Amino acid sequence: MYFLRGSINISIFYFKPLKADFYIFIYYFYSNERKKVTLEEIIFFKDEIDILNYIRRESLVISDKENLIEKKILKDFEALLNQYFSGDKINLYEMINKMDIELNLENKFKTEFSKNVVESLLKVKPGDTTTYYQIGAEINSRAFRAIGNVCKSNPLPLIIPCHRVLRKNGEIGGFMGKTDKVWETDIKKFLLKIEK
DNA sequence: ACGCGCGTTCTAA
DNA sequence: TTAGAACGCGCGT
Repeated sequence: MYFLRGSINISIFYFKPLKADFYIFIYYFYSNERKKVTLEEIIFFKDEIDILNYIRRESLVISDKENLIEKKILKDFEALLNQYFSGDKINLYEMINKMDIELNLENKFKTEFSKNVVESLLKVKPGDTTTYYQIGAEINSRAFRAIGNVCKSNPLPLIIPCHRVLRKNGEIGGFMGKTDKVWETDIKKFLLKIEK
């Protein structure tokens, strides 16, 4: 699915993973020169109606461009996520690094603090969990809530595994913090379950 | 249940 | 642009 956002040449792609009951919506750039997809943002949606409403609200317009390489990369990405959601222990960050997909994290996390948080997050492997406190210890900071805020502003959930961060006392903690708290937390639980 | 701490974002000059 | 207030996926008590 190819849309454009305003005059900016950003595209979107969405699909429903086979083994999940939510939709994955992705903003991305495709570079014709480098033949690579850069992931900009991953958003979860409850259903397709919500996506269509979102598309209307954000004034995204359908584009007629169609590039086979781009399509292939996106299909591979979809297949990877399907494999992940089916319960295979996959380190999405490492796998994506082997594909023609870029994350451009330098542009997404600009402050020293958020860079440290992300670096620490990427060390947490599928099946493992950490805590906001532990991350703080690792980056030498006691700004636990601020660490949560970095996770909240994480544009690439799943890949940067904020869902593996729990509260120190074992409670699940929040996830994404955008729309529906219960629904979002359920996704966090679901992700932890399939990784176990 | 409350106060606190702290990076980031919002708001009002 | 700049200070300061408000905000949060938390922690300790």
